[in-house]
Amino acid sequence: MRDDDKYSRPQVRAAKPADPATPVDLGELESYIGFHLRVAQDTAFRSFARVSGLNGVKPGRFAALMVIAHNPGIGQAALGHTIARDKSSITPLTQELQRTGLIERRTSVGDRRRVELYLTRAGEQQLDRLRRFASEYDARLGAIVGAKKDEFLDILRRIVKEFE
Amino acid sequence: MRDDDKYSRPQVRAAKPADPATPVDLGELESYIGFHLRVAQDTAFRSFARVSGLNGVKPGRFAALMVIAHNPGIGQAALGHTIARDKSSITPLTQELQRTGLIERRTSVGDRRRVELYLTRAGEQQLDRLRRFASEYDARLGAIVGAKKDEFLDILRRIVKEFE
DNA sequence: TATTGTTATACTCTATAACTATA
DNA sequence: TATAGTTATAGAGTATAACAATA
Repeated sequence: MRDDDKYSRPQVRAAKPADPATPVDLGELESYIGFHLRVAQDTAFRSFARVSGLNGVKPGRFAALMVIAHNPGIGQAALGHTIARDKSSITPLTQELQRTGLIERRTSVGDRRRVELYLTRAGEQQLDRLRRFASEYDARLGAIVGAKKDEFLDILRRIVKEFE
Repeated sequence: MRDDDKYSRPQVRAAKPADPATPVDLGELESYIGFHLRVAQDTAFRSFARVSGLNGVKPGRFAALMVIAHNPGIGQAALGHTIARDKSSITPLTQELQRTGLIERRTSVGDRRRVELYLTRAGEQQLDRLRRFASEYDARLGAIVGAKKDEFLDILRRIVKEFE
């Protein structure tokens, strides 16, 4: 049995029918940039996650692999800073990538506190596969954004600057 | 002790220094729309979450409260559909909002399977407070997007249509 | 049979704080 | 003292599947 409310009756308005086709009023949400930004990102990312997940790599790992690929020997602190995550979140992430054979972790010779991160051959191959998916996916975004791509990216970069 | 790799030595490249000021190469990520969309949304949302959290309401709850406010009597299935969440995620969400006194849940008279959702007085007041914060926050986004707001929102809506 | 909501369960992602080792 | 990384722990958020009640 459901635990219904035994609270004082509120001022009742007409209830909406359950029909899923019934349009739902979003109120001011409809004009909020932040709301649409969130919904668009959430929708697009889930779609990408489905695809990249098929390759056996969790969606959030793609960016990490890319950063390591382009910055061989990068430390975990710098990686975390780059993808905006705490170092305590980076440790399990890199351990998983190591466990699945995509990266190698080596203690720095010069500074034995540091762990240097490198892609393995398997990691490079996996990244190549992911890159192809990412390209297709981003091409779909590009088709929507159209000729204004640079302007669109510029707005997104300025949003990061404003709120970081 | 750290569990270092005893794997075959890889082809070693020059390691990056640990200096956090060292610029990190993002590679193709830099030109990916999806990447910037994700980073911008993540950054802006965290900022909003800090603010709305101060009001004792979890960030993801704002949209739900808004939808309920504008659609009194809406059912949980319709709410879930609107904010793109499974019904099993909606139950704990609405139970929490009920527990904290922001909404009321009543079994529909006409269809006793349904739970109708209504804001309480306290919920309306809380939503008013949140709305003010959201307006300020969205004004900052609006300042960045500038005169192209409609065009920008249109792109975001089309992204949702493309990937949903 | 289909739908609405609930529950059990599990998984991802994340951060804070306390810790070790190194510098 | 400061920094790099680790670990313990916790919390938010989410989904799948099986379920009960109702339609």
